[in-house]
Amino acid sequence: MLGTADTLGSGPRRSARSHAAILKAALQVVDRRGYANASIEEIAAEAGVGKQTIYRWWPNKGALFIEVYGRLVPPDIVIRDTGRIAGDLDALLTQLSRVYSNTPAGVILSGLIAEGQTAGALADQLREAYVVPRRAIIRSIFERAAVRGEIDPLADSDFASDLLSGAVWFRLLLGTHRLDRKFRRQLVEAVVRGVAGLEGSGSENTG
Amino acid sequence: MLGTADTLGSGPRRSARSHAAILKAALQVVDRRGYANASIEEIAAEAGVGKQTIYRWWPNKGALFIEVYGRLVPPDIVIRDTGRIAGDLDALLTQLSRVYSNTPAGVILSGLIAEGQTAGALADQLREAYVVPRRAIIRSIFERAAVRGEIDPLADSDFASDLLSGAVWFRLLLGTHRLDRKFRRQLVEAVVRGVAGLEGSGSENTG
Amino acid sequence: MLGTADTLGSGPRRSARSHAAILKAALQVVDRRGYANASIEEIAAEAGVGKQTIYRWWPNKGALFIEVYGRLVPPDIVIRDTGRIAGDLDALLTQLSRVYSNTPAGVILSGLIAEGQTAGALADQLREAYVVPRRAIIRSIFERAAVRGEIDPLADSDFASDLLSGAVWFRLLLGTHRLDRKFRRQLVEAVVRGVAGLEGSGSENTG
Amino acid sequence: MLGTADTLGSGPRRSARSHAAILKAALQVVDRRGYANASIEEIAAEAGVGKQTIYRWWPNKGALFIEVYGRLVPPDIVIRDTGRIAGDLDALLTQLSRVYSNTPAGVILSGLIAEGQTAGALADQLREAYVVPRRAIIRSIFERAAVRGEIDPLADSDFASDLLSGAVWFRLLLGTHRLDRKFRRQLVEAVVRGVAGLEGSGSENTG
DNA sequence: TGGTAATCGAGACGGTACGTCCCGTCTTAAG
DNA sequence: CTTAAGACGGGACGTACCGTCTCGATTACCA
Repeated sequence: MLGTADTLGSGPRRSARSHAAILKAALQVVDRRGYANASIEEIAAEAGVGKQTIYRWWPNKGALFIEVYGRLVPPDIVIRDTGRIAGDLDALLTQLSRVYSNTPAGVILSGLIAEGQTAGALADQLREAYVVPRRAIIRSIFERAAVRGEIDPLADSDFASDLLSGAVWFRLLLGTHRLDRKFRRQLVEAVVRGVAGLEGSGSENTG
Repeated sequence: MLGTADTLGSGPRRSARSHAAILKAALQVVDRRGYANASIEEIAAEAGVGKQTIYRWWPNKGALFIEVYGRLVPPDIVIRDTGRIAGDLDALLTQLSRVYSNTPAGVILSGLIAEGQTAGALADQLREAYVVPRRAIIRSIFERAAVRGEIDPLADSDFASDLLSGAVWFRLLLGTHRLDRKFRRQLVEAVVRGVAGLEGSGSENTG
Repeated sequence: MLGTADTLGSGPRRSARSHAAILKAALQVVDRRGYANASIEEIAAEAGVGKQTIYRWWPNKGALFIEVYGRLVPPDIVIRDTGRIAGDLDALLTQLSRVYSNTPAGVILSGLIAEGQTAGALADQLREAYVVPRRAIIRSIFERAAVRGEIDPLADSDFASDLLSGAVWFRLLLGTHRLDRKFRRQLVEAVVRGVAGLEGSGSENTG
Repeated sequence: MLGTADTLGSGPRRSARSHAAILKAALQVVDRRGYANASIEEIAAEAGVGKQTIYRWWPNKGALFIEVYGRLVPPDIVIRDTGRIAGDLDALLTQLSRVYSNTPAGVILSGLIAEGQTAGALADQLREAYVVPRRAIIRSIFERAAVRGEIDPLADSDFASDLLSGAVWFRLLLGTHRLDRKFRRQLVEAVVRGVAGLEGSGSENTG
């Protein structure tokens, strides 16, 4: 994986200082200029680093921002067990809202997706970095609910995950940049009733 | 609106030949290179047109591609009345699938969204060109269903529209570039049960 | 020839202002940094011009400096007739001394020669720009002297020219950067006696 | 002098293997790429040596190539006594021709001269390495001829040396890369008659 | 005979410049 | 007044080398 320290050879090793400075600078620049206008040149200057040091470790802008994105939205967030599927999903949405409202994660993600339409390799990395972990989280929420007997154990959690992710994107990238309480309630209900098959919405517990 | 024939003044008027050639060239170039790498320079050359002729009629790349997108996904598609909400939605999804599979509409849309994150004006035009007409279509489908007594007349069709749009994007931009029968059935059911409040899925009629 | 205005086509013409500014800047930069360290980047900046504008009109640094050199050492200097071959040659040397002492002509020429060792095309241009006109000047001096009956009409003026040029270079590039009176007298005598075949040196008239 | 074995310290001494490999690689690279494009990076790689090992022993490219040049054109060539000044000079020219035709000595020398125009220290080293020994050779030839009574003992051998060197350069760097028999005869005659003051040329013995 | 200190290969580092692409503006001559 | 053509000042690209630096391994003197 890119961004990991290498261990072999006798020469000098990767500079941790530079690595960190580049990630930080990338974040600042994308926040200031947007994804398409975030130039490697400016990131390097802001990090106090030669351009080559960026190109040495990341093949292109997309790869760099995949790593930046992964630091903003860590793929291993664990959602605490609220005892109800609706509560768990709402907790996830709240957490996502925090990240997307306070960081350029949305700007980065949409830039990566756009770039991924043409660059096939990037699209794969993106799926690995975004879709897979998100689906894993939803799967574990669904499994807890199934064990509890709250929902049908055969409910398609992957579809639920994509439905959730898509709706959140749509909201963040094209509409208001907030996931407010009403939206969260509607979305949780749509998933719970529309995918998990539950009849009562359970949204009274939410928020 | 941009892209419409003008009428006043002395001297020659806007060249319809050039206008058409530019839109066609833009489509070819974005298909060949992707959104970010589609340059005005190449579009002009491909259209056999001076660069200035493009800049005269569209303020920037985004505005040009808003128009291109509008030709690919006309905002006024009317969905025939199948007599069931599930059938209407499925018909819409089928139609969308056709467009996104056979044209660079998805490439353009994702590029526009990414650009819109930073360029506020573009985001507004994009909402106008994409969100508003899509919601109108779904609203009319929901209204027909309410008149029929099939669903609750108070169901939030705008939310349903965004849920649908988001799920379709997610599928097209990050996953398989096909909206297959299973996906369509799941999505229609999620909307019908999760938003419109219907109990029986109605998916037996679908596809 | 490079550096000459073109005449065909309907578009914009070469900017005379930029052309002049580039030549002037090139001269200043080569004077400040030497030939090898004179970068196109700095010349462009100093001229207030885009780099592309330089690359559009000259294929490389060598071609640019061939033109710069040609302006410093115009190939068509005419030496006034002093009535004696020794006087004519001395006048030429005096004139060369002035140019090489007051301008970076020597710096440029040595840079061009070094570059020409590898770039064959440049070597050809260099010969055309330097050797040919110099030989023409010496030939006319020799012809005047032969008409006068001062020297053998069969004397090899081309060899004389190369002998002169070589000696001047050697002096300017490796030794003192002055062509002093003694040197001029020695060199004129060497040419007059050693190539033109004259016995009396005639150097009494010189200086 | 640089490039000479060192003597003090406790650790390992300069690696003779590396030293030789660097000089050999420098020669190959300058032959392949020319002086300006001969990079320390490529020389190090070709020699199988770390860049630092080059920078440890030579302060810059010029210093390295001064040494390379000195190996190609050893400053202590002794010209056998042919019994005639013309013969001695012709023998020297023949020897020079061999070196400059079969090695990149000319490429290196012109590169060094160009670089020396700006780098003062290099110019001094260059004079030491090139002008001084060449003048010494010519001086000894002139002295033999004076002892023999062939020429005026007051003839300026340094000027003769520079005249010769300059003419040879001119021929090698700007013209044909050969010093042919006719050229050698003309040059020897110019020196013998034009500087040494001899009347009969003596060129019948030459070649 | 085991420290110890300079050398070696390798190559990462902060930089400068390269030559190219494209931006959005401007200029020209033709219609 | 529009058009095709394309030059212009400018910004960024991704690459090549610069000269310095750090790393672990090797070597050869000196205690």
